[in-house]
Amino acid sequence: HKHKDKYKDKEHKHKDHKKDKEREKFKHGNGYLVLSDSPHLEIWSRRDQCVILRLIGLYSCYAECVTLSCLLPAFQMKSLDGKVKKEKENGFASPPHVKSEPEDDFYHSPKQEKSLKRERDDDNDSEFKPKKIKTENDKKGKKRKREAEEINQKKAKNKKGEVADGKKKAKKEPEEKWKWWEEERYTDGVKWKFLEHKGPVFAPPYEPVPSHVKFYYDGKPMKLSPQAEEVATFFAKMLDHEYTTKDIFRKNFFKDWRKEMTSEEKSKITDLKKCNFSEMSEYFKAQSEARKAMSKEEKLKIKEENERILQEYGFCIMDKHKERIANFRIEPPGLFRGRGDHPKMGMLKRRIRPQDIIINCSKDSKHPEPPPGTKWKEVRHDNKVTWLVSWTENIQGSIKYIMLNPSSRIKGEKDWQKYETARRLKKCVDRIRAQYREDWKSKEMRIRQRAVALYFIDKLALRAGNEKEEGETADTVGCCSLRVEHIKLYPENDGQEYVVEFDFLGKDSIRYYNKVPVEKRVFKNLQLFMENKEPDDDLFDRLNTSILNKHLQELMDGLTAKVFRTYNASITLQQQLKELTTADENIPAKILSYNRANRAVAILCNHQRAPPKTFEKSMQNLQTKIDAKRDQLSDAKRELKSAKADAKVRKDEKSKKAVETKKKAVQRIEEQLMKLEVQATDREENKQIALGTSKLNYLDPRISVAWCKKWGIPVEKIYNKTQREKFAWAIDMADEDYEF
DNA sequence: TTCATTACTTAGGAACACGCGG
DNA sequence: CCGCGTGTTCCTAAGTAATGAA
Repeated sequence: HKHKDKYKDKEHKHKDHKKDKEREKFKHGNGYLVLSDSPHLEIWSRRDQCVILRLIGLYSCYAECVTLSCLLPAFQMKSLDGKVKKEKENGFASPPHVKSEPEDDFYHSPKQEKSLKRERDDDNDSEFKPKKIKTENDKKGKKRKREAEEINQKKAKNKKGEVADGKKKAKKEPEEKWKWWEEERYTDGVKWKFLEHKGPVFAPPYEPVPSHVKFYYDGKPMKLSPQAEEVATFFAKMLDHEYTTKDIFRKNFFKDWRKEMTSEEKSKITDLKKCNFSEMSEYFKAQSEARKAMSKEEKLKIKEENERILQEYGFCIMDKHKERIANFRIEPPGLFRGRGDHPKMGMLKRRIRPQDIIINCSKDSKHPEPPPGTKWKEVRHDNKVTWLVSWTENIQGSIKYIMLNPSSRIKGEKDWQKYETARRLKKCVDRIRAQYREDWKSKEMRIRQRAVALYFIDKLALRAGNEKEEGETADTVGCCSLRVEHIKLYPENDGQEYVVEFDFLGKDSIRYYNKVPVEKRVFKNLQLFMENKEPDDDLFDRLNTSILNKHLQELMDGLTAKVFRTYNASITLQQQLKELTTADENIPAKILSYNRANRAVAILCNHQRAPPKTFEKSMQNLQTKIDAKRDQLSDAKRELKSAKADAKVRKDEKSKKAVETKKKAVQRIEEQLMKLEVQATDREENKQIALGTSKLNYLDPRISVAWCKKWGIPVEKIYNKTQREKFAWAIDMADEDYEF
């Protein structure tokens, strides 16, 4: 497919160029037939019968019509000049309206400079603010620096106070209380001014297996060279996995393994089937058992060592603040296992050495030292990027990075900005929808395809679907890369008209299956797109993500295909929460409602998971618990009854008290039962759905925080510790009437 | 302008830790 | 107190989209 696209693009380029030349000729009366000469529209025909339209005005553009049926309306347009105007308004004149929006903000925001918080909100709206503000940037920079210094001073104070105050206070406060969201942001592409870190932690070196653990080839024990042995252990460790039985996996592994062998080994070991790794495999199993059975002291020791490494390598200083690093450990060598049907599964992922590593830090920082006797590949000082360390991985040749934790300023700001963009989309989504509906009728194929694809992205929250290189990765698609074979059209299905059935593998080879009724126009268009195509042809052959995103960029500043996913996810959560939450319910029931709203989003975004292996069992366990609780409840009720009867007869204080106690017991048990039942429902509904992904990446956390505040639900019930760290900005700034 | 490269976000599953009930 | 199951954290693959070089 990629190949085909390349071909097409070249063709386009060629044509565009030609068109200009032809127009020149036309201007000079070089033998072209003028079909229209209205002030809004030029229509002229080439010798090859193609008709070229040119709309004139601010947004002048060319369109090529290749069929006669397109020509007829064009003539009609000519005769009715008014209609031409109308067409123009609908089709091409709208972008200026959209474009003016951010400019409005731009003129407003400087006036709001004084209020820090307000101004920042707007800052998000106009990220591309021109360099005019440069002087202000400087100010901002200084401000940032000043504030950072203040905090540093506080730190110093705290340190002094440590002796008296005790460690807790001094250690925790400065970092946890830094509210970066109340400070100015860099606006000129600079990501930081100061960055210092200790570099990565390398994978532990290979430890050869003891000599009594043998590898057998063709039934005979064979001592392997350390390099070959290491790769063999990678395979041995995976022996239980299903994919060591897969052909591609075995083939790739064997090929890469042989590369590590000595020539002697290479000549001996020629067939993977004759290799016996079982002793190695047993050895590793025994080792992991031993690790589990370790004494508390030993475990504690390991834990402490890990903590020490975390303290040393797990943090960096960025702009005077200590920030947590996400993945400071280099990926250890092993066998690559891509997801789905990956053509490269089983290949050897090589060990990363210091000479593979690029370090990024600021010039005036203390550079990290490479391990003794080694060198870094490079030390650079690029403050336009956020990564600290990078290296090139050998499977796909892509670059891997060490970056900061989601709780860091640099990630948090970006996350916040993402939701602000989605909120801006909310303001103009109606117009964009109206426009793509209009575009379904366009005379141009590429515009119709673009409009239909955008409709899918909006309605079904599909991913954009970049092209991928064939044979390098699993065959998965997104919207723009859908192929004819991935959809089926039903003029009628189960009593619904114009149903489209989607069935394809998306990101991570997760299946997307959905049957959706669509509008008639969309349906007809799809039929048109599929005409005369093979199943493996692109559905949208005149579209790719870059064309689509370029178009979206014109509709709204900062708009790309993925913004629709964020927008639709967040707006769905907000609307579902409104719908599902009832005031008189207790907290567990409200949380069930929240989870249900979350679930609606996860379903929309197709976030699936493999049903947990223990699912059935744990469901049964829960049911047993519920049954037991029911019994307990009826017992308690019976006791209450008899206590009441008793109280009626005796009429003394003691028996009255007993009634009260029993009543409370019944109430308590009822509540517990209710809780269990809610839990069961929640779990059942969640069998194949993963909530985490949407919660972490798509749902504006301020919606959840506002919901918690509104209904008096502790935010801890919705977000765990890590999530609260990531969303600290939202927890701090959203109040109960926050509207997405 | 185009294409490849680079940077950064999103994703599911495995490993791990920890709390709860027996 | 222990074992088990679950929630959390880690891991890194696989996307999207911006950037940069030709």
